[in-house]
Amino acid sequence: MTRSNSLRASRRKAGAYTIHDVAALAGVSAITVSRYFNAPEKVSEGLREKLREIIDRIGYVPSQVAGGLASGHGRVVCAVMQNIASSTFAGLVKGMTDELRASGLQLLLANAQYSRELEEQAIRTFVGWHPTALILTRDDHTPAAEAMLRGLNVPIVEAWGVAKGRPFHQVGFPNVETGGTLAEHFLEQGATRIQFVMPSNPEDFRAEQRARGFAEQMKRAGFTPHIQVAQHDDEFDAGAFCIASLAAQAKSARAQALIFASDNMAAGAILHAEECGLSLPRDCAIAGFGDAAFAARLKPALTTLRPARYEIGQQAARTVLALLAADPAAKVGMIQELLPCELLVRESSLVHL
Amino acid sequence: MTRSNSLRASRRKAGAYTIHDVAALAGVSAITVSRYFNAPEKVSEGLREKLREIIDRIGYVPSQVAGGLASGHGRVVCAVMQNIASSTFAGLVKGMTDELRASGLQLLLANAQYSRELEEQAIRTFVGWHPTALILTRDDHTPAAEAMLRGLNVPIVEAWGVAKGRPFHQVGFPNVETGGTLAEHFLEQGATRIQFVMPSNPEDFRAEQRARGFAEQMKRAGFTPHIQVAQHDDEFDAGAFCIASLAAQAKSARAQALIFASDNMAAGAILHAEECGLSLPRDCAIAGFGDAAFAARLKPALTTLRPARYEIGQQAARTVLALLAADPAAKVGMIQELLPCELLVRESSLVHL
DNA sequence: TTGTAGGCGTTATCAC
DNA sequence: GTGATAACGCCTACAA
Repeated sequence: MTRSNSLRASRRKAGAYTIHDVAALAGVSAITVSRYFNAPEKVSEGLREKLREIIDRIGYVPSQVAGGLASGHGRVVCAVMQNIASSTFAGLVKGMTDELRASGLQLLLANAQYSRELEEQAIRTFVGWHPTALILTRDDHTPAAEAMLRGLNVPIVEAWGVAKGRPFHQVGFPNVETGGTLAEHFLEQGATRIQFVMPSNPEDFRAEQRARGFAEQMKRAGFTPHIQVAQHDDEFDAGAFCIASLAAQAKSARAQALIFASDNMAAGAILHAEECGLSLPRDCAIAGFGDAAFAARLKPALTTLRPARYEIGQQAARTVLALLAADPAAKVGMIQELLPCELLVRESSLVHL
Repeated sequence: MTRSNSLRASRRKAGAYTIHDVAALAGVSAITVSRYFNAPEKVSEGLREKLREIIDRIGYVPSQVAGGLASGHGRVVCAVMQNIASSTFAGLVKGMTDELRASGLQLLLANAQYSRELEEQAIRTFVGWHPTALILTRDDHTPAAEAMLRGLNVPIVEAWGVAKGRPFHQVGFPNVETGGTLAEHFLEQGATRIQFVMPSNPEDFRAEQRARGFAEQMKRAGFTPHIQVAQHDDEFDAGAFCIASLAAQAKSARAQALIFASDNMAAGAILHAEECGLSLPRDCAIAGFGDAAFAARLKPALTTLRPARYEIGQQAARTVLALLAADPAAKVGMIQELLPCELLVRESSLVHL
């Protein structure tokens, strides 16, 4: 593409002021303008005033790119989400941005759609941005990703799930165990035929982890875990179909409790139960995951687990800030912040034997 | 290494390889390595192989920061959201990231929480990143922000709402009008006592815009618009309270239709109606906004408007890419892409006079 | 408090 | 096809 026919063409972007323009207008050197932004107290009162006026007038904004290159440390925190469109990650992102706002750090986001390979790709891209810190949302990276991460000399925080023995800081809760929590909740009530319902879309590895936790707990209690995979892509449909199948079974064969991998599926079941001639929780106890906004309002109100989404995002950002502020000499070990994933017991999970 | 001839400590970040390291290992000059990444066809086959091996081995990743500075064009698209935690913006973000992924552009996100001032601040920060393009999600910026935008010589797209006479490209739908659409839907059915219910939190200016559209339509039809502001911060509670108040009124005084500013509020009303002794839509017709996942599953199923969230994000990104690819000489006018905000008529809005 | 020199890692330009 | 050189806009180190 024919770009420039100018002879001594400057590579400068047209129209963008630089620190030198400001300096020239103020009759000072560039470094003074730099100080005005980075260490105002080192600039005399009068000059500060003058610079402020000029900067406001021409609308100069310092280049983060040049600054980052020169100083060797950018002002970006990079975060890889697994599914940006879900409320889970929305909560995380909000927690992070809220916490980072005051620090002047920018959040650079990528979406990995629960794929390890996409995550690796995102990490690779991020490395090129010289991130100030990295926030990830899984703990099982590809070997290549893990290698890049070890090579990076910046704070790395894994947010959401926590697991033992990881070489990075972590903020969240033990995701696998939450599956056991729900199993336990029903076992305590004397239920024995308990079923875990997975979404048809196998991409969400977190649901699988919970299913694993469920299975372990069931085995520990001496029962065979029954895990079912939904037939419908739409989560509400999946739940509705599930409860309809249950209604079609002989009462003695029915599951006494259904643990859905998400509140959406559970809601599908609850909202459809009446049409199937079922009364919940009498005919079947129900639990979900995620504490969706509607969970408490369903009839019956849905028992579910509430992961501290926003708080995890916030704490991940705080951990990053703390690590950045910390004396690099003071080698801290790996931080592991546990945030609650609370079991909210509501009407839907009352077992009727 | 050629660079250590300086007496001073290198400002280089420890451990990070540079293009020169790769070049030295391969016995070529830095520019060749640069070409390997940016124009591989200009590098001989053998060299390419050799470079690939070295790069893989040491895990070199080019610095986006340095590259952006040198080339004058970064690889970031900056987007300012109004409420990252809402499904609306989650959909937008997903649409944008999906569309941008292949292009090698990174999405830099900020959250303005429906505040003009925070938006201005975000734009100011973004300007420092030399964005390749900017995506905004409102069309009423502060004067300072507007000035910065005009000064920026990059594609700017306003996504979500569209309005006439704006100096930027737009993708979305006329938000104000959607309020009228719902009014019309009820007026057509012969309802006259129609009420619009706003959330208690006044930060969402979009709800206000829809309320305005509602009011205009009502006046046009010769009726006094009745707009009510919810008393509860929680949207479900607000809706529930609303329907309870309605139940307490004499039948002749009751609104015949309630237009809630969000599906959450509408759901609160629907889920609570039975407890109030009401049967919907017989006792009151209901409509919401947003087409939440649960909307179609409520009993009665909720009539609502479905903004094309994902598609708007996607189209905003596509518009950006198209503008970037376009010959800058070919001065295109302002693009305005209209995407549907469809009225989904379901059971809840059947008016019983 | 202010200024000078040089470098951060890459790419544009032009030469070979 | 490959290389030398000089930017890009700012900041660190050191000097005055």
